[in-house]
Amino acid sequence: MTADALLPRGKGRGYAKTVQGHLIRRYKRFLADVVLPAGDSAKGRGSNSGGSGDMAAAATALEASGASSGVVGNANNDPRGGVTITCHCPNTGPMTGLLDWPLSPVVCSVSSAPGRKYPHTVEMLQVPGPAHQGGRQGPRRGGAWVGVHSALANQLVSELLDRRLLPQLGEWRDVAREVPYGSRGSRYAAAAWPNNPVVNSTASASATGAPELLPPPPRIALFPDTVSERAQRHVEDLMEAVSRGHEAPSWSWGQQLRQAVCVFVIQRDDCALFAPCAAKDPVYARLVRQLANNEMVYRAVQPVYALAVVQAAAAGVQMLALRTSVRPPTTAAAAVNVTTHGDVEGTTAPAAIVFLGLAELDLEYGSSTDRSGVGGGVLVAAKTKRGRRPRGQDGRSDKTDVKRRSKPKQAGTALAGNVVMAEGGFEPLALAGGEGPAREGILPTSEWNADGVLGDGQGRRRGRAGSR
DNA sequence: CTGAGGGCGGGCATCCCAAA
DNA sequence: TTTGGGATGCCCGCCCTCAG
Repeated sequence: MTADALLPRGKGRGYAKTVQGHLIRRYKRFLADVVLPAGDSAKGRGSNSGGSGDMAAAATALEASGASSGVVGNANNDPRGGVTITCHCPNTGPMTGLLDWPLSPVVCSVSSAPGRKYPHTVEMLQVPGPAHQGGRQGPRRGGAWVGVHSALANQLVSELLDRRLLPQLGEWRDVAREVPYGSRGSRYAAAAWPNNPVVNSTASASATGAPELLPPPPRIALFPDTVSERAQRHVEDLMEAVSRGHEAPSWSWGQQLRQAVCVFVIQRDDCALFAPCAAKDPVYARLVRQLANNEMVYRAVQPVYALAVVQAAAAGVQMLALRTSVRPPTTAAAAVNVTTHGDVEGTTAPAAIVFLGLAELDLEYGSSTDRSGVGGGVLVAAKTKRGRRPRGQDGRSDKTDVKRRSKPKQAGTALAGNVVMAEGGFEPLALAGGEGPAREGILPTSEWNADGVLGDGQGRRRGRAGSR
C-alpha cells in the first residue's frame, strides 16, 4: 500500500496554525461553533503543539453542563471553562452521520487572510470508535478523523496528478486545473493531456448515515449524502464525453476527449469500500451505475467485486475511489516520514491528509435488483400536491426551486424501498438491502420510511444541524 | 492588481392555498 | 376565519475565475 503525505501544500491551503477543540453545533450551512480550551482562543498555535489536556478538561466541563446549544459570538469567554468561537465550515452537504454526537473533537485551521470574517476553518472531525458506536457518549477516543473540507478533494486529485500517483490513468504530460467542460459549464478539478486524455471529476465522500449502520467489516463510504444536482451533472457530463466523442475543449490542446475518470475521495481511513448512495440520491446512483452498464470501462484495481469488472469495455468512464487518512497535524503519525513510490520522494509532515491508495468500489450497492416496480413512487417532476403553478421562466424561479422539486419527499408516495424513475420508463432501484443480496450491517429497506431515511423517522433530523 | 460575480445547498422567514 | 403545510426566494462565507 502506498502512503504519501499530501496536502497541505501549495495553493495557499497550508495549515500554518491549527487549533483543536470540540464542536458545539453547525448552523447556517457554513458556520460552526467550536469550544477551545481556555487560553487557546483565537490565536491558534503551531501545528506541532499539543494541548489535549486542556481540551479534555474543557470538554468535560461542557459535558457536565449539558451544553449543546446557545448562541455564541466569535471568541467569547465561555463560562463552562473554554472559549467558544465561530468558525467557517466549508462543507456544502448536510454532513450526514458526522453531527450525531455532541462535542465531537475538531481541528480548525487558522487563516491570516485579511477580509475573512471568521479566521478559523473546520478542517476535520473525529467520529466515535467502535466501542462508542451504539450510543451518544460525547467526546471519545480512538475514532476515525474525517475530513470535512470539500475543496480538499479537488486539490488532492490535482496533487496526485502532479506527483504521478495515479498510474491507473496511464501516462500524461500536461495537467490543467479547474477546467470548464460540458454544455452546462461544469468545472472539473483537473485534466491531464495527452497520452491518455483525462477529465477528472472529484467528489468528497464521507460515510453517510448513522455509523452504527456501517459497522466494520466492511464500512462503506457513501456518496452523496444528500440529493446533489451538481454531482449528477458531473456524471452526465462524463458520460456525454465518452459516448459522443465530445469536441475538443479549450484546455485539451486541440485534441478530442477519449477518456473520462470519476474520482471519489474518501476523507477517512476507516472505510474499506465505496458505493454510490442510492438511498440519498437515487438519480445519482443510477447514473453511476450506467457508467458501468453502458459498456464503459470500470476498473476495480482491487477486484473484490468481480461482477462489476465484467462491465469493463474498450473505452469509457473509469471509476476510482481514493482512500485517504485524515490526521490532525498534532499527532505523531503525521510527523513521520511516509513511504512513497515511483519518482516521488518521501515527505515529512505536517500532513493533513495522507493518500493510502485505492478503495474498493461496490457499484452493486443500490443497483437494480427488483424490476417489478411494486411500491414505487414517482421521483422526478412530481406535480405539486395542490397543483400550484411555479413562478418564473421555465417554471424555475431559482436553483433551489429545481433542487426542492427533485426531492423524493415531494413525490407524495411512499418509496417503501423502491424508487421509480419517471424518465425512461420504470426502473426500480433496490435501496440498502432490499431484494438484492443482503449486505451485513445495512438496514433492510423495510426499515426505511417514506423519506428514504431510517424507519424511526430520526434519520432526517439526525442528519441536519441547526434545525428549527 | 482589484473588484465583480458565480457556485455551493441547507436554513429560515414569509407567502400562499386547501381544508377544517 | 383559522390552521397546517407546501412553496418560494433570500441569505450565509469562502474560493475561484474572469474582466477591466
